[in-house]
Amino acid sequence: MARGVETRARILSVAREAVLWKGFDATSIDEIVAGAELTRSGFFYHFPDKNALAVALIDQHADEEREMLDGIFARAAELSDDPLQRVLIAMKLLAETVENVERDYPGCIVATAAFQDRLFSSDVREANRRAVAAWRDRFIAVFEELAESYPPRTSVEMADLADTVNTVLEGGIVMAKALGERRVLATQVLVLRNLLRLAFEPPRA
Amino acid sequence: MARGVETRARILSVAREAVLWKGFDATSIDEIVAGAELTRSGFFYHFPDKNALAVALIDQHADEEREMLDGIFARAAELSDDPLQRVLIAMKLLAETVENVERDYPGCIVATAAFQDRLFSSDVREANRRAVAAWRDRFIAVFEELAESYPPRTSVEMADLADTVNTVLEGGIVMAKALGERRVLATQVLVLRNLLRLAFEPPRA
DNA sequence: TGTACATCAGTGAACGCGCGTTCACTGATGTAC
DNA sequence: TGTACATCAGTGAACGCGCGTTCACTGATGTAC
Repeated sequence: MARGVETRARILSVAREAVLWKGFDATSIDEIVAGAELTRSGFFYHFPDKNALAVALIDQHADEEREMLDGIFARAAELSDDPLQRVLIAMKLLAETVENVERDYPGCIVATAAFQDRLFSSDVREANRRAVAAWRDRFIAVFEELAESYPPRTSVEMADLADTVNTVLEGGIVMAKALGERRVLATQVLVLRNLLRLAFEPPRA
Repeated sequence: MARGVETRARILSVAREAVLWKGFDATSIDEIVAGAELTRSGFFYHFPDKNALAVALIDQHADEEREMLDGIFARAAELSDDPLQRVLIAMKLLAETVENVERDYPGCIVATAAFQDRLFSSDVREANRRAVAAWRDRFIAVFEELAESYPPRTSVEMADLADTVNTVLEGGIVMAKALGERRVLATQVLVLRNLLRLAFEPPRA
């Protein structure tokens, strides 16, 4: 295990916290290195420039989200065999997760990056695109499996519905920030859950 | 009519364009005044500081959106007497509007501001909150009226559903930016339209 | 109608600060023989 | 096992640039008498 690994992790951790609160631009290398207890030039030993930090943050964020979803879907599979119930349980768990994690996650790294698009190198934009596309693919698989046993009650592409999950999450973060009401994010996930139920649940015969 | 009014409008117009593309931080006063053809100090004659520009941009944006919604709802009322049809027509018009306007509106001023929250004065945050709250109130009225004749088929607060409209718009902008696929925004508005139909349309008897 | 003054709508130069980045250097750790 | 060298993981000082903001000034327009 290389010696610098722990330092690099400390830099990423401090940087993420700051970026989520203030945005990438407004987070200076000075304050990152102050928090991580090293010098400016120590930072540049680990990252060639500030763009490389952005790419690392986005990749790390994507990994963590993937693990979070793994956990949620695994738990949902434990709790029910029915595809619709699994999705509904997963959405409920997702709402609880964003509610709890929100204190540490005041904004999504991906969204933050999206709004400073023009400033970033194509590396950063590509990392961001990959992170969102991974979510999309994940939920496409889930909804397509669901649609096999529960044909949707409205004409909608599963790919678009997959994007809706991400849209509500990102939009929910924006709304929560703009309104200064933290609970909006979890509430919106639950609204989406209700709407998804309507979209797949067969009519009571 | 005061002489400086036209200059101020020019500043706002140039600033908006730049802020939507690059974010508020990354838009310098230098480039604004270059585009608006005056000097830096000319800018400070019209705005006491950069925060005041943000407030003006948000307020102007909110006014324009209000007018856009006025137009959409007026047109929907012309086209149908039925409350549900009106909402569905309005959502379709909204999707068309964001699709057409997107070339000039690469991002929402409100969302952009939300992600740089910590940098702004409380004036800016308050302007942002007001703009979002105005949308919420607007759609609460629409959905409550709708619910009177079409009781919702799932338990959901009309206030939360009103937020969902805004959530999908803001989230759709984030997604469109992150994926680099412009059409995502309009598509998501149409997905929401389909889900709203399911939420209010009575079952075919 | 002409003159004196006030306000409007700016100009141009300067300031200081913070930022990302570079560069020469260094002590600690690992590796070869 | 000891020594020579290489690499790792940084340090500390400096640089230059761009940014928001200020300030003394100015010509054009409007107003009072």
